[in-house]
Amino acid sequence: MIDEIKTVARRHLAADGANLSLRAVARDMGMVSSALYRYFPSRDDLLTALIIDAYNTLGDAVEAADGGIEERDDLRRRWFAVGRAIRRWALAQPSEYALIFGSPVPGYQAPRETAFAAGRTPVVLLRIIAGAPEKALDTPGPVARDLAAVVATLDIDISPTQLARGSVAWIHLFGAVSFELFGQLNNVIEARDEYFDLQLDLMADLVGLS
Amino acid sequence: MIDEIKTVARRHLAADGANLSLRAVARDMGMVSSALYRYFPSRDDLLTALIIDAYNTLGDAVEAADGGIEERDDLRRRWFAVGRAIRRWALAQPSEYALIFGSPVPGYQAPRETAFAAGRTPVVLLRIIAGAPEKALDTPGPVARDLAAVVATLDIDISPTQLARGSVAWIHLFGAVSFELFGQLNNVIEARDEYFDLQLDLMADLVGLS
DNA sequence: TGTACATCAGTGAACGCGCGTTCACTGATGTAC
DNA sequence: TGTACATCAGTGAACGCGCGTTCACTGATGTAC
Repeated sequence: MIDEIKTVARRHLAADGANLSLRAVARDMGMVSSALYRYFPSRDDLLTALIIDAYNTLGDAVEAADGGIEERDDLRRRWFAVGRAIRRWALAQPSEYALIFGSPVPGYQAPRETAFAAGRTPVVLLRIIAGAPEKALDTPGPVARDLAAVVATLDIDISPTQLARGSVAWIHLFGAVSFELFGQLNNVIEARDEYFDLQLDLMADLVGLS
Repeated sequence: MIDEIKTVARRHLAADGANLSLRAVARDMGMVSSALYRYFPSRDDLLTALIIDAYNTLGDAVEAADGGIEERDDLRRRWFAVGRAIRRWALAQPSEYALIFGSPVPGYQAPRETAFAAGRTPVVLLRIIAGAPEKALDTPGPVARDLAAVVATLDIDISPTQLARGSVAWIHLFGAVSFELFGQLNNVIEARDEYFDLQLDLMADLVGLS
């Protein structure tokens, strides 16, 4: 039942953006709006559930894509598989992507519980990058300290330099997907797949994957 | 009067995100909501005006930042000035940034008139990049064709390769600002200025600015 | 096998609020003669 | 200098719609004796 509500809610997200309406969801299910309160204490809790689900299905897709590459040492290939999987997932459920990576929903504050699910995708990326050869980077002190703190919380054997390059690549990846998804490529680039691959290539160079 | 409405509307954008309410704006101005219809035929027209203004104030800031660099040949310095100006502008008016670069407002379709204002910022970036030394890049055919079409519409003497690298750097720049602004850096990187500069540096390398 | 009771999913009305937009209007200001 | 008229910014009531949330309730299903 909870699953059915979430499915319908996801359909509404797709149609109306983040303006998710409990009443509309209930209507679609042939129920009265108050009935949903048996399953979710409030609209924000439904939103939170959807956010966590989104992070998790993205995480699933990304882990599957990485796991699907037999040659574990071919880091560049794994990078491409993961990058493409992220984009494919985003294009397939744009509103869920916007929910987790788009402009924040007004008045909604994501609770702590989302953090773990949110971390799954970056972790896969960083595991790949951890295998890259060291490539010098002049990281300013304060940034180095922030990154060192991040390394400490991760169960990955990654150098500060790798993490610096990796986090930047991850941000570029996010940028590339968002730019396309939020319509900024419209009337400019039509060969979207190829353009994205071109960017993946440049990012792979940036992190030093061979 | 129109300006006052827009000013108040901007304040509301800042508070409530893109859920701009005509009634709330009117209330704030001590007017009745219907009075606004003397100035804007509909809520969407007000939104369009705000979007165009946002593009233009960003464009102003960016052009001023670039123009402020005396040594026109120091392309890397100009790149930094412009990149920082974009970020500074975004941090100063986050909701206006979200309006033009964030997830699309549900049900709102930006009219054609926004295109010119939207182009001002990328144009400044590309003028800088046009001066960079040629740096080879293997651009797939379809992408090369899309980029060639873009060059044709611009009044800039820029090579396809420079444009390819430049557009990618612009997307990364957008990604870096959005990532920070949309809260993805929270609890991860605190040294935001330095981290952003680090990214500008890597982008400048990418486009081959010396 | 049959009765009494508890559980609980879903109802329907209501509260109090929001919104965009239309429309006939008031009343002050400015213009023309 | 004074009167008649036009302009037009802003009003207020209304239409028809939306929303999240509460609350007492119905009525079917399952359980215990």
